[in-house]
Amino acid sequence: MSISVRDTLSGQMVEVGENGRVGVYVCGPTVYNHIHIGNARAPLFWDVVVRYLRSRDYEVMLVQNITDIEDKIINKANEEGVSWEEIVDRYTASFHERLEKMGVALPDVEPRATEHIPEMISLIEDLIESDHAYAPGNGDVYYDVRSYPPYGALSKQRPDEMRETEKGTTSYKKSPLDFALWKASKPGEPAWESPWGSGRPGWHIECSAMVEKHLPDGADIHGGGTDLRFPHHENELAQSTGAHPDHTFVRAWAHHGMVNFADTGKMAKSLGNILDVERAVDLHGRNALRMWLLQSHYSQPIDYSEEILEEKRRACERLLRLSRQISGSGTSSDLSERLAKELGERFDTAMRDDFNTPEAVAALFEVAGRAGQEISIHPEVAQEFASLGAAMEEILIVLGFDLLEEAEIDVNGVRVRYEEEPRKETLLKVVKREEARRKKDWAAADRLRDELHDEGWTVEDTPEGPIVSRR
RNA sequence: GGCGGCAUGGCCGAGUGGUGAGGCGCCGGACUGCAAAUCCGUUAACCCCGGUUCGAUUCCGGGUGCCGCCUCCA
Repeated sequence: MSISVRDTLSGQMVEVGENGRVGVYVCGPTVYNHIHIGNARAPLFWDVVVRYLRSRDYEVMLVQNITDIEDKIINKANEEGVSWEEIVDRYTASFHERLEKMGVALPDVEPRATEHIPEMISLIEDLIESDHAYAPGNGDVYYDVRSYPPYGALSKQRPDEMRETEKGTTSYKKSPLDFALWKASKPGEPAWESPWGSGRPGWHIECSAMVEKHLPDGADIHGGGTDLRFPHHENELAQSTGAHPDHTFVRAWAHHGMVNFADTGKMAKSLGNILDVERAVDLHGRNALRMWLLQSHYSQPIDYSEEILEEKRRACERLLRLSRQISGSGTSSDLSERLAKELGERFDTAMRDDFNTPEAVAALFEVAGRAGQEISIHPEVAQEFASLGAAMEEILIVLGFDLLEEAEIDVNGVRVRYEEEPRKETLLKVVKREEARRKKDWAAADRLRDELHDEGWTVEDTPEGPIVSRR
């Protein structure tokens, strides 16, 4: 069984993984700042893809680079008066922390630009030899865009129709569209020795070099944001196929949509309207964040607002509750078997069809709804959904949700349940309220519930005792 | 100016040439001391104008609107 991916170069569905192996390359961050929720979309989405493929026994290689040498890093270091290495270390660590908060596993390989200088130099040499690049003698090396006729195919633009910005006019370039493969270093800047003198690599060349090195058979899928289509990916493509025309570089390009604020539009570091991932997770939780991203297709832009995330949190909770309720079942009824089978098939079909996560999630809701319906009519059958419970859990884990096991504690004969353990005072208040309820002292009970509410907790009463959760 | 994408019910958001996903919300009901949660029921959409077709939200053409890219950007 193979996976279909909508390739943004050809516009066609491309089959991937026929041989049971899938190599994915995703453009990672330039580490000069904390990542915002727009940056989070790629790692989170590809994390789900990889989890899914592995669950179906594909041999997956996920490569996500870290750009650790770039103008913005150097500028930031100069601003702060620290070394560029310090900036890189700080924001790489920050990136990793945020991935962990979102429950995103690290890629199999996380290559860094500065660890691939020799590979990049070798690639540039190949380009010069094949007349796709030139060294005008000032220490720079440029890609000769006009030497590569297909240039523009990925971004669907024709070079002669592109706006020729004269920004930073470099007389050394043959054409304004030509871009730097290697930049001569100025005094005090980080530099590496090369055949063209001391300098550092251009931005695009690192990905070309690292794809070739870590995915020697070519990338089955190359991911990144739509904003990278041009110039970054266009240039990567020109570099790699220019240098090695007989080698497959990428089979399918998959570009994800931008994250916008529902009210103010696109978020970008350069616009200053960013929301740090750490804050987003603190605000809404990892599950809401994932549900939000998964309920729209990766290729589409998506809006962020606190209201939207709150909605996702609720939706997610409903699913997790039912899953938890039935996952302790001892047996499996016919209905359970049928629903489990249907869920598995629908989920699979959706994911294989260009990773249609909204459809996949819808299957989950629908099946859950039917089980819940049955349980509400015949409460006793809640114990007969072992197979569906297992199927749901498996999928929820593939989607990267935190299942948040419910814990319980017995205090003075009152059984209190919770996902997140409350402080002792809170717990005692909950118990006190339950005792008031048993005495039918509704006034006291309501007062205590209000107090708990103000302290950030919600209490739900059930015949088996109260459940406390974060408001 | 050039190129690309998208327009679906109150909101989010899949999909399809003909039986109108899914989520959130609203409303009514069951349950509950009251809530909450859960369940039941209800509500409601395919931007506009042409064309193709027995039939289009789905295909084609035109229009309008929004977004992205063309410069660093996930």
